[in-house]
Amino acid sequence: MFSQACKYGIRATLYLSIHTNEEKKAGVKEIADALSAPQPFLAKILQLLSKNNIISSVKGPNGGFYLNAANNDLPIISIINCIDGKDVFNSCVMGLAVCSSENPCPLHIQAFAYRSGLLYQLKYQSVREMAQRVQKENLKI
Amino acid sequence: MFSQACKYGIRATLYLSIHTNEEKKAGVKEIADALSAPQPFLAKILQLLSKNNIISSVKGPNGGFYLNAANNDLPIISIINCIDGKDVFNSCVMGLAVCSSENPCPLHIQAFAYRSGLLYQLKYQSVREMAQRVQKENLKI
DNA sequence: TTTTTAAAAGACTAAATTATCTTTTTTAAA
DNA sequence: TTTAAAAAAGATAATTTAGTCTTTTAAAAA
Repeated sequence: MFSQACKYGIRATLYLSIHTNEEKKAGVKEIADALSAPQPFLAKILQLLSKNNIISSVKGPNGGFYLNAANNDLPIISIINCIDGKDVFNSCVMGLAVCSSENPCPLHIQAFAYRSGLLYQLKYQSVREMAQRVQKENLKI
Repeated sequence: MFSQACKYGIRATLYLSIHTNEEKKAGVKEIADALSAPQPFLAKILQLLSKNNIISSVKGPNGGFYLNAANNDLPIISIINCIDGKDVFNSCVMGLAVCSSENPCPLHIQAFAYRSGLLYQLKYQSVREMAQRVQKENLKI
């Protein structure tokens, strides 16, 4: 469903929400180690997220990546939109060019239910909220 | 979610269920044209399905691909298992190596709930049943 | 001001997926 | 028995995704 880059992107953003703020930043190495992700690949992803203001960064000594309040307020879906684009939740599971409620593929209704449930979580849950849930419920990222 | 190969595989199998039987077979070209799929790529996929007894085929003049009764009775999921493997519905949406009810990722519950709805359709609906639904409800494949 | 640190940017490589092309085998019809 | 039709098999090519490496830029500390 999500690309590898997108998965790393979501996990890295949650990591930043939990472990950083304007005063305390994290470098690529720290994040890559924490997520068991390839460091240079993760760097690319973080740069993309930073360029699109999903996460924040500063260069130089004591620099690194972090989330500010605005970043923390963004819905999780914004990470996905940034990395995988907006079609992830719209494209037909069976690969039909046209597939809608009016012209459904044989799996349309079920797939739609599955995806809209997940989409709801991603649209209406902020990075901060999910990060808090991770801490409170001791979830893995 | 599914690979391109898998999508073509499902659609081709439904096409065969609707248009063929032991007496009336379809060649790759006919199927590829009907699905707007690349012919040589589709041929590969059909060969794989045939080798795994998901669909049937005969060589030579008047040969082609078709579904017999046993093929028609298989659940849709068998096509997916054959082409994409069994992990499609088990792997973590966030890419975690370990992700289960005991050790869930932040999206586990939602992903699990909605995936199992889709999985149910694929496990307990035979090729024949889905093909009949396609015809009755005038669905596109 | 110089040095060091860390992200940004860009070029490059590897692997997987998608797709194509060519040859071989099977089978039925001529 | 030969020919033709069609799948099977195998090699090759293109594209996308994943991942790496090198150089540049920015910023803080020495």
